[in-house]
Amino acid sequence: MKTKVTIKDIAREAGVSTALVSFVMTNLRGGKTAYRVNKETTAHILRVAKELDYQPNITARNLKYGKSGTIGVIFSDISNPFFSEIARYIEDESWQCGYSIMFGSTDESSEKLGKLVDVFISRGVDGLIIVPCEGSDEIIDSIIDRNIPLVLIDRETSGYPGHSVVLNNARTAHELTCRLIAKGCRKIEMLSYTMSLTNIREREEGYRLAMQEAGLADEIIIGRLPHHDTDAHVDSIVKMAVERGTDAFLFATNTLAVQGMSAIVRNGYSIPEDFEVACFDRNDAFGIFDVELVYVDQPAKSFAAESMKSISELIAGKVMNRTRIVLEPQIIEAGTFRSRI
Amino acid sequence: MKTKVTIKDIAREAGVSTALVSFVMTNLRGGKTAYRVNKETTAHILRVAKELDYQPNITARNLKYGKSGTIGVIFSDISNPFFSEIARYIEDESWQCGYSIMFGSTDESSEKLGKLVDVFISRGVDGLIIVPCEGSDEIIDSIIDRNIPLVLIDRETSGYPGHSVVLNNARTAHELTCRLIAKGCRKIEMLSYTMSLTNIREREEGYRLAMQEAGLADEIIIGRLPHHDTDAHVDSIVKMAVERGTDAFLFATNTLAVQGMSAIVRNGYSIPEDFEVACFDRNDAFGIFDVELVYVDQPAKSFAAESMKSISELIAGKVMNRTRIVLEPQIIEAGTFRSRI
DNA sequence: CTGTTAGCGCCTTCAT
DNA sequence: ATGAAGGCGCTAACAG
Repeated sequence: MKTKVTIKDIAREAGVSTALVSFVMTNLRGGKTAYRVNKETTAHILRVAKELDYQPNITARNLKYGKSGTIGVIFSDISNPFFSEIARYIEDESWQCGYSIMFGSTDESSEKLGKLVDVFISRGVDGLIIVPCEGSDEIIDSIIDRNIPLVLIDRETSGYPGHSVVLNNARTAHELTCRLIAKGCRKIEMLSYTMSLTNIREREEGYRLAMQEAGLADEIIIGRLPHHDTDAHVDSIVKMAVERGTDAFLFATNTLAVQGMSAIVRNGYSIPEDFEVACFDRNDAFGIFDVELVYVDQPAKSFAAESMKSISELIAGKVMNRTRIVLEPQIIEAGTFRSRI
Repeated sequence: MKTKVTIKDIAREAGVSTALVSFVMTNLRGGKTAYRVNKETTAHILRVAKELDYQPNITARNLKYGKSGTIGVIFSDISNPFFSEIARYIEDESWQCGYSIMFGSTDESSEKLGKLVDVFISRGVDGLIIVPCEGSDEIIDSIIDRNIPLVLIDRETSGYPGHSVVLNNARTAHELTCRLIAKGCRKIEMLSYTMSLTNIREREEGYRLAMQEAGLADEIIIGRLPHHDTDAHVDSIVKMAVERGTDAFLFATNTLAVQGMSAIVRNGYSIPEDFEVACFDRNDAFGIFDVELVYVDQPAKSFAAESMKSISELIAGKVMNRTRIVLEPQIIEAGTFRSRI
């Protein structure tokens, strides 16, 4: 049972003061050997530190600096592939900046978001990266009031005055719809959520616009599902779609696409014979099965990189005017696949 | 711009000493109003604290206590669905215990694992939940030496004497293989990794045993792939399998299954006509496409619950003999699907 | 060049 | 019932 070794131990062992040890260690971190200090003393201190397997106590350093070197990241659900991919990239980025990340999931509940924010703040996070959910406006505002660096991603609250990183949702949905139209579809139905989230609404707008431009304004149908218990609803929507003569679906999210496509197949219909499909984000499935559909990949890496860049600049106190970064979809691709399985 | 308020501010404002404030706040946290302190003084202090919107500085408290209320969780890759699902459940559990979680990914690199461990420890995590990777034995040992609560999940290092939560890999692979055999397959080939991970090895053993029991010892073939750049290798393995007359594949992980099945389809073969398939973990794809295969679901929730239970008991200092929890697969299911798409 | 001093914010004896 | 003092580990500023 070794008790933790501190600079004090090193100082005693090396016969110098703790301050000197600290100085050497600090400047060592910079990479270059500590100038301004005797080479020999430096070497000696370093050697002792190695021997004792010294690990600096970051908590103490944080107390001193008034920072925690930690960033709180709050998604709706980290097990959602879209977010877990971003999480991974954020983790990689954080490595560069020397931050550690605490993750949390709201499950689209503003109540949970509130608790998460409180916990993270009292833990002293230096900044927050948040995917806001429905009804989270006051919470977001309070974070701003408290002067805590904040970056919203994927979605925004209404009238949000701060920094954010979002997809060009309207353009993406527009493009997706156009692809479907180009394939000859006319009765294109969009499946979306009842939740009022900015990204969802923008996607709906993009769809609307594309339909209008194509003279298909009368065919616009947007089915909105609750976030929970979607399966049953999806089934009935598919059935109604058949009656309506719908020939294509545009799914507002990947989750919705998975649920929707499952429902289509479950009810005995097939893709693309009965319905053409367009959706957001690639899915492992698209690699395994050669399904013919249109999808766009959201630039997960950019979401991560841009939000980390913004948040670290904010934390560093670099004066920043409001930065609203709008990402463009990276790939718009039509599956050109065989239907083997 | 409000500067942070500390107990000192409250003390001054309330005309008492910081010690009293601290005492009140601390005992307040316990739920009951501070006994041993004048009711009025207590109320007064509390009121001032509210007015000033006092938030205790957890960093300072951590420094004092030498604990952080934080647990470090290190996976190989949090964007892997299996792990992100566990991450989600761990997050839910942590909520109950009052811990916050820091996640990290090793990418199967022991070097990264080492860095992650150092960072987390120096950040003062109270405990570590780790998915060890190849070559991580010394790192794991050093954690034990340093007397830091540790729980390994999914895999173990060789000779690991501590606490862990793992799947009954051998039985699962055995069962999976038997299903394939029951379907009439004889030349069943297993696809695995070159990495020497306990879970992988155990799965191989389960496969071996099942094959031997069925008198198919001569048909045992285990193809081992490197963890990176697998795609090209998979292609050639599929081609060789065709030449060998292989009639089924058992994939050692879900990632491998996705890659393998993609390769099968990519090379013009189909499932289950050309190859029967068995694998670990459900995939969204299985819901969308009606593919016929055999798979088992690993109990992600149990992985999370059991590891959190162990780690919190360890942190709480409850004397625990070594606990090695072996989870059984929850579902063993044969896809009974149509092949519509 | 090297060492000392003085806290960061909090909590816990030990007096009063 | 309350306050004063010391210290957790580290570092910046200030002597020596």
